[in-house]
Amino acid sequence: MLQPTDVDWTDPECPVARTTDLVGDKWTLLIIRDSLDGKRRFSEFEKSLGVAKNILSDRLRLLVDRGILTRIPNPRGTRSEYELTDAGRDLFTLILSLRQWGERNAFGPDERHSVLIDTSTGQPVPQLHPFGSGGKELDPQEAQVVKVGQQLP
Amino acid sequence: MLQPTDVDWTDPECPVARTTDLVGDKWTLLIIRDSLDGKRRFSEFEKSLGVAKNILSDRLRLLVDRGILTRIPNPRGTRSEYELTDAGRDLFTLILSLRQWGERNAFGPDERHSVLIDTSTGQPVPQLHPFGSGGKELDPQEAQVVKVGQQLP
DNA sequence: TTCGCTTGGTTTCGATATGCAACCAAACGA
DNA sequence: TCGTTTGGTTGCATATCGAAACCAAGCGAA
Repeated sequence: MLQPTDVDWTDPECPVARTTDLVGDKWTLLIIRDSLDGKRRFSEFEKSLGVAKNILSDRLRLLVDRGILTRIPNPRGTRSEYELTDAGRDLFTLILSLRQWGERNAFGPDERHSVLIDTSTGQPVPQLHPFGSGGKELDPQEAQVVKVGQQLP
Repeated sequence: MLQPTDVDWTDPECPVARTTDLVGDKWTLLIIRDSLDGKRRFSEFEKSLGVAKNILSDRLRLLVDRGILTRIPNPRGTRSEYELTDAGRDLFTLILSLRQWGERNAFGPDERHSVLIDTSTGQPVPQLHPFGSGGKELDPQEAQVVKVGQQLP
């Protein structure tokens, strides 16, 4: 499990809330997007994001502290690199769902946007779909949160 | 498409960035979580989230403005309700991916958390998986972002 | 019908976070 | 060797957040 120092959870029992506490910030999510895209250096993130250096510095520190990135110091001194941990790479599904929702809902029919390609085939990556336990597609109203210690009615 | 007034996009061509601009905020995401869970009233959100009223008021206004929620005024005066639009319900996959990443990465082995149940079977909702265009599971390093107007190398 | 309570906010104000710009040391590169 | 790039830190003005007070409209019970 992640071992971040001093997070006090907004809603400790809810996995959605714990995730938003850890990575639910615009710059954090975009740093993860770039990391998944292969970027590793401070300057690469800075150029890609256009974020202020102090904010980038802060977010990288938090991401390392939270076990999403590893800082790999350059043996010759400064200029370390930042690499995703397993937990960080596991955010791929989340970033993909951000991307696909945006593609479906945040662009006009005439607006172009970047696309994610499966490099083994050159084809676009297919849509994610939630499935129910029976294997059929799952709608939100067919799912229910069960709190810890609670029995189904 | 969503028609929010006056968003100026952090990175206009990137669907991930557009989505984070629209919903990439902790309280916004938790309001959507609660909406998907059936909550509709100001007081329900307030009680569930423990958020300051002015912030909740602001986020609800933004969500309505951005086409994620519809405000349904109470004909008898105040106390309107907030209902997800189609674009809002389409965030189910995103919230589910937040939940599942949190379940995998943000809890110790001995920590309990709420779980999402498929009500038609009573079983937990299965994990989301990204698939490549060939139908096999897709790893992050097998996917590549292609910017608009760019050809594959 | 009146009176107290609840709801759904808005306002105020101090604390916190953000972002721009300047600065800087180390390393790189010509 | 000397100027440039990198990877930051610091200072400061501004914007955002959040706790608390306030408030008007409904509601509920007497």
